[in-house]
Amino acid sequence: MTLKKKIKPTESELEILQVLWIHGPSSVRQVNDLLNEQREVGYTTTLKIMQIMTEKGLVSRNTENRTHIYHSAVKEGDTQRSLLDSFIEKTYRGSAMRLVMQALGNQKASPEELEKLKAIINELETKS
Amino acid sequence: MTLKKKIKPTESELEILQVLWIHGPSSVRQVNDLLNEQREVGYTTTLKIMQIMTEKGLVSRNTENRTHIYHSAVKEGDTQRSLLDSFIEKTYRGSAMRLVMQALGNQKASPEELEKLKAIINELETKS
DNA sequence: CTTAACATACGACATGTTTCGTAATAAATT
DNA sequence: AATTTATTACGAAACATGTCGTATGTTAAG
Repeated sequence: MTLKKKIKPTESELEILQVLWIHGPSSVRQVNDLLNEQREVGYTTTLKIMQIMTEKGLVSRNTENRTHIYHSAVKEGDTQRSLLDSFIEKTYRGSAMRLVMQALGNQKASPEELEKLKAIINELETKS
Repeated sequence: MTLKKKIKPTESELEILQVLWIHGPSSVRQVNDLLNEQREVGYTTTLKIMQIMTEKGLVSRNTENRTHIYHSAVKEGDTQRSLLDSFIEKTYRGSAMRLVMQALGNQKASPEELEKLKAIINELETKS
């Protein structure tokens, strides 16, 4: 049994992880520039958070060169899973189904996505 | 167009709203007792949070009697919707579908739930 | 009536997160 | 070589949230 510690980045930390997941290993400068395409953040703010993330083990960094290169130390899927589980618990009292219904509610989905969905449902049906 | 302000209760506030949604209008004492079935919380802690929630408009209260009776001022569905939207944005970069897939992933669903799901999917298909 | 139990109000502390200024240092530019 | 620019480190402030102690007032019990 895989003992998985709960990965719970804060909101700012998650923003930074998104950048690393999408763009791969990056310097603070690169991360900060990308963040600033969305909202204004000071450079040292981003730096500080990334330093804290290093302590927490959310990222690791290569310090050989003056400009440190950071890369994510947690998988996107695992992080989402972990956040999702506690979100379902808090907000939907543990019912993943209710969340799914509501998420599909006012949602437009592409035919391909719907096909994938149906495939998943078929699997669930045969498995039960 | 319904201008709906974003309902964003904190974690503790959400816990209290859950109690009010399930049990209906309640006193601080009642809420606190129910919370304490799950975890230890001081009475004045609960009181304070409920007072703040009153200021925020998350609950309203009847102060005619000495023991104030609080009732939720926001609907459960609206609150979930609001929290869900920002969760999808932050965690799944806006893709509700990815969230749905993952939520269904390691999930056991009852036949009835699966039927409902298929119905929703059918609707989505015809609607697109 | 006096005391105990219960309720609200409110301030203060603890903790976690985000923000930024400043210092120290290294590299690049002139 | 001197100056400007880039980078890290770090402390301190600003917020938000949650926690609880204490004061004050009200009702209930003795």
